[in-house]
Amino acid sequence: MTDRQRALQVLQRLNLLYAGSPCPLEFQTPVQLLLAVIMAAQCTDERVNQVTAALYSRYPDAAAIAHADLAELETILQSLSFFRNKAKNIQATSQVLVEKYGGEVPQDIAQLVKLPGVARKTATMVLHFAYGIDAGITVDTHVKRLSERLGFSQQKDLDKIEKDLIQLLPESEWGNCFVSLTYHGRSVCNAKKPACNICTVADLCPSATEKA
DNA sequence: ATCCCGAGGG
DNA sequence: CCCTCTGGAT
Repeated sequence: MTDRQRALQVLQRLNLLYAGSPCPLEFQTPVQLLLAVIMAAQCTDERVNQVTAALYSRYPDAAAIAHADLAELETILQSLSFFRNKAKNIQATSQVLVEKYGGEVPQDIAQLVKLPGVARKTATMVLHFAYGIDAGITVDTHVKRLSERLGFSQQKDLDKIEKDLIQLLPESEWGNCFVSLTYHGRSVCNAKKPACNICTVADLCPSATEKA
């Protein structure tokens, strides 16, 4: 079996397992999702959900956050990593949404990545979970870890990993790759103690410690 | 390459 | 104590 065939089989199994899974970040509107993803950098989704519950009950939309007191936003975000950056970014992004997009989230990745605190990972997630738009591969912490373990890429640099994945997989699987690897990374293939004994692709994984 | 920067787990 | 958590901007 070639590397390409093995990678495709891994993706097919994971897609079956994770297709249609809901977004782990809680939100009511695309604006709420966008701001939640900004806040999710280097931070667990459970923690973000705790903060957004308080934040959105007080400031439900872009206009409210745009006009909020920054020090108060910092207090609400205090339990998040990089909370000062994130408070500044969700307010600055909210202001742009109000001024340029009528308080809504644009459905275009080129527009999204211009927003403060938003780059490709955030934009890809928002397009997928808010609008059902496939925005292709982005290498986040989960995609990086699983790509190495699964033998998809030996590179360290995120852009090089992405190039390897693009080479390895057909374009039709790029978006699925991002979603499936992140879900599998969260639920089974953890950083510290990967649950290889219950992993559906253990027999295809060169790093598996136990065969299923 | 470095900074931001808190909480939970091992 | 060290590592990890769906990064982004300088």
